[in-house]
Order: sequence, then structure tokens, then C-alpha cells
Amino acid sequence: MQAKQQTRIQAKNREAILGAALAVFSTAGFSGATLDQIAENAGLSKPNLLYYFASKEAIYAALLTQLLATWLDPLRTMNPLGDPVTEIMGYVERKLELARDYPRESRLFATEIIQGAPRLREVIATELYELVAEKSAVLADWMESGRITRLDPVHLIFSIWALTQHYADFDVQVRAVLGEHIDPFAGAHGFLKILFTRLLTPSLTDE
Amino acid sequence: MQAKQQTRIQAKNREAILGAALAVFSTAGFSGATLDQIAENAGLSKPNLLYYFASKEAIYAALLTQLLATWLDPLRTMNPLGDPVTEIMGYVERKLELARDYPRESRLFATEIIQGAPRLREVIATELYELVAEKSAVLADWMESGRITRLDPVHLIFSIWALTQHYADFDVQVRAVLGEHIDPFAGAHGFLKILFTRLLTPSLTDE
DNA sequence: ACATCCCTTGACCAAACGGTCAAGAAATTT
DNA sequence: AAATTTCTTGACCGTTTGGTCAAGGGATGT
Repeated sequence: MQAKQQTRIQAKNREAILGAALAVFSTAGFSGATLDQIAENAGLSKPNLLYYFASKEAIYAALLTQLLATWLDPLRTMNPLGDPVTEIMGYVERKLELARDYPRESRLFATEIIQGAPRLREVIATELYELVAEKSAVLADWMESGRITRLDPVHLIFSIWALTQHYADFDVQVRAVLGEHIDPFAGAHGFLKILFTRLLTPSLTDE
Repeated sequence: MQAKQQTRIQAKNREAILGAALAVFSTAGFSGATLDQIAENAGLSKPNLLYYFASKEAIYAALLTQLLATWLDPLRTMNPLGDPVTEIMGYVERKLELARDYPRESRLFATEIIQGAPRLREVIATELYELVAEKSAVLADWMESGRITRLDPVHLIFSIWALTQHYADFDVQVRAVLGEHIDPFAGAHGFLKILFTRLLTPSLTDE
């Protein structure tokens, strides 16, 4: 996109800005975040921020697009030629790890989509739509051949998203309900393993 | 709380304000919402808004507390003396109906919790904590007596929250991925029915 | 008809915010 | 070391925002 090669300073500061922006945007939302907060968090002055990015909106957009690839990657990795249950369980685990290790990214996307995805509509309607179409075709194949339970494949994908992202997005609630000293992710891992095993393993009566 | 009896005009305008506030806050978040937007949406002038509520924060707080009871009600309704699977499935269905019929309320809570629940921490740590403790004891009992699968009861509750609220909170994503002309909730209902049936029904090998 | 209380609003304010700009400090190139 | 480009910032600006206030309009009780 940006053909011009970056100087070391540019690379360093851009990264610092995006890092600070992630921290601020993910806890305050787009409107709640201020350039001053981001600037302070990045260790730069506000005008300096705007030397590297044209506007607040530009920072936010850069952040979203930078993160999107990482976010969709686990689904892309699902291998049509692998063992169905293993592949799906692997996807669930990667998604849960993402929720554990990158909760701010998860919350950033969540807030954006909850508020109508004004900046992601396009990507969702094209890139994500196609990715899900492709992968749900794979799932449908597996179901057709009786290797996993017959289900609506898209809702199956939704369930993976919902169940894993919940632990990142609703972290404070999860921890408050669970008790502060318990690690949610250990329990989540065991629970989701059982859940998806029981859901996906075909029962003897299914053909 | 407010002992003074309200006049008809007060009741009407307070309701109009809270209704408008729900619409605006749920799509823009707390910081993104403006008093002017709420005022226009309610058909009142901005100073008039502040005649009924002390501040923007007060409107938001009133809205949250007013909605909280409704939101926790379905879980309260789960009957310890009923049939376990029926009771849990009933809870799932009521939650899904809530997501379908009151998506704005769902998104309001979601945004609040994602951003660290600064105004709900207290309620979550006390009221919700105790409610979940009570109901997960019931679930644990059912598991103990072998009537449903042995699971972590709290994570089971999380899974119900996650799977149902997903359809309200991520509505635009769900519709974009599913295709605009498909009703998400019909598919969700069938999918969740299968999911929780398979998850909860004890296998023959369990004791 | 009067007095009292409830309701409504135009005009206004201070603070916060996103963004600009000119001018100087650092790097980098020549 | 001079020239040039890149980087940095204090001061500033227009707008928006939450909130105030005085003054007037409406309803209600007597």
C-alpha cells in the first residue's frame, strides 16, 4: 500500500503509536479515546502523532486493517484434508489462545462490530463472507460423509467465535463471576474440549 | 429509591428520555453518544433533558440499572425442581428470545462490560456473582445425580450467555456472513437445541 | 382571579477535543 | 561542514460537548 520505504524512526514511532492506540481504543472505544491519551501512551506529542497519521480516524483504520489478517488466520489454517474433529478442535484451541493472548484486539473488533461495523462492513461482506463460505463448504463435506455431526456449518463457526471470544471480551465479568483467583482459560479449555467433542462426534444413530 | 410520586408528564418524559438514550447509547457507546442526539431522539430540548436527569452519566446509570433486572430474569426463572434438560433448554430459549427482541439492550451491556464495566463492577461482583453461585449449585446437583453431563457449571452458564448474546451483539456480522435474507434466529434456535441436547444428555458410559 | 408549582427553552459558558502551523532540532546526504 | 530532508513541538484555532441559568409559559389548586 505505502510504497515509500520507511526510515527506522518512522517504523519505530508508527509501531509505538499503533500499540498505544490499541491500548486506548480497546478500553475506551473510538469516540472515548483521545489523541492526547494515545500520544501520552506512545511517548509522543500530539502534533507528532499527526505527523505520522493524517487523523484519529486514520490511526484507527490502520489499526483495524493491520489486525484483521492475524484475526482471520486461525480459520484459514483449518485443513480440508486433515481429520475433521482434530482440525475443528485445533481451530477452537487457536481461537482460545488468541482470546487469552490478545484480548485487547478481540475487544477492539467486538466494539467495532457491536456498533454496526461502520469501518468493517465492506471487509466483512466480502473477505470474511468468502472465507466462511469456503470453510463451511469444507465442514458441510465432512458432515455429508458422516465424519462429524450434521449441523448448520455457519452456525457452528459462529459458536466457535462466540465461545472463545467471550473469554476475552467479557473478561471482567468472567473473572468476577468465577472468582478473581481462578484462571478462566484453564477451565474454558477443558469445557470447550468436552463441548465440541460431544457436539461433533457423530452418534451411532446418524447413519 | 425516589419516594416522591411522579406526575404524568414526568413519567412520560423520563420514559421518552430513557428510550432515546437506549437507542443512542447502544449504537454509539457512552462517549460517542451526545445529549443533543438523545434530546432530538426524545423530542425534547437539551436543557429539558437535564431537568429530568442530573447529567449524561445519570441517564446512562438509570438506563443500566433499569435494564439489569430484565436481563438477569431468565436465569432466575430456572427451576431447581424441574427437569434439568428442560430447565436449561428453557433458559437457553429465553435468552435467545431476549437477544432477538432486545438486541439494543444486549449491545448496551456488552459495550459496558467490554470496556471494563466501570459502572457495573459492583453489581457484577455481588448480585450477579451470587445469582450464578446459586444456579451453578443447582447445576452441580443435577450433574452429581447423573441427570446431565458432568461439566464446570459456571462455564456452562458462560456458554449459554456467549452463544445467545452473540446473535444480538454481532448482528451485523452474523447477517453479513449468513446472507442478508436469512433469519439468523431460526437457524440459531435449531443449532443451539442440538448443541445443548448433545452437551447435556449424559452418555451411557457416565456412571 | 390569583398564587404556586411544574415544565420548557434560548442564550450562554468553560472545558475538551481534533487538527494546524510555523519554527526549530536531529538526522541524513552530499 | 554545508545543505537538505526528516522529525518534533509550543502555541493556537474552530468546533463540539456537557452543563448552567434566568426568564417565561402551562397547569393546577384555592
